[in-house]
Amino acid sequence: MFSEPQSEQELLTRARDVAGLTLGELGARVEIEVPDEAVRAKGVAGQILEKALGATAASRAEPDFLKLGIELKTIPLDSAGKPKESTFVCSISLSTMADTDWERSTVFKKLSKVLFVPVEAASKTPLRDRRVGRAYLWAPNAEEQRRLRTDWERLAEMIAVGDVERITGHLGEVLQVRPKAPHGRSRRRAPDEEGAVQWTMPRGFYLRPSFTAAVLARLRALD
DNA sequence: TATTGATCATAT
DNA sequence: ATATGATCAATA
Repeated sequence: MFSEPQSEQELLTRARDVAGLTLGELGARVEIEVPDEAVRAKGVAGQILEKALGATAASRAEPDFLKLGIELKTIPLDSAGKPKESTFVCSISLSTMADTDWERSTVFKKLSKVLFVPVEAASKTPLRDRRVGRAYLWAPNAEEQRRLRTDWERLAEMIAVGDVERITGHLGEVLQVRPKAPHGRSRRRAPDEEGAVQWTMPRGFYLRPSFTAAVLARLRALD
């Protein structure tokens, strides 16, 4: 049950088999406690699903399902069935953005194939009682790819030319750059406008909820 | 109240 | 320290 799935079909079947279970129930199966305080439980849904579906070791710059090249993302849904939060994609290496391009980017690789597992997240429902939803396998279509690329290229360019401090969460139609740090004191190297080093807050790429909503709508329609 | 900016936990 | 897993909470 918790071994690495050997095919896409096996992964999808497993994911769909746990649909309907609560985080508390699934957490018990994989020996992960669901904390009472939500603020102390930000990543637990993802951790429970990783373990339950047989993702290979977490905390590595690799796909969750290495053999299949598939990334796992849990996605919190509000009472209307729409994504409640943005989806974190990856942290950004600010100092090497100038040396990469879209096809070689971490965002491109991470999003090439994703298993989305929706999780009920109506704020009135206690975390342990929230149910896992129907999972979908996603690969960006041409249009989604184009929109991601457009945003990525603009944001990457800003970082590369030293304008990282001018980036806000307002930029990007589907992909945005926002802080991603353990606390407010962390700093990362980034190029400044003269190409010298400046220290700034660590950041990551995130998918906007409106984008993941559209993706889920497309996948549901297909199935 | 939707969205941006800040933060929490665990693993290596 | 920095990667993973994200959601909280202040702001507009």
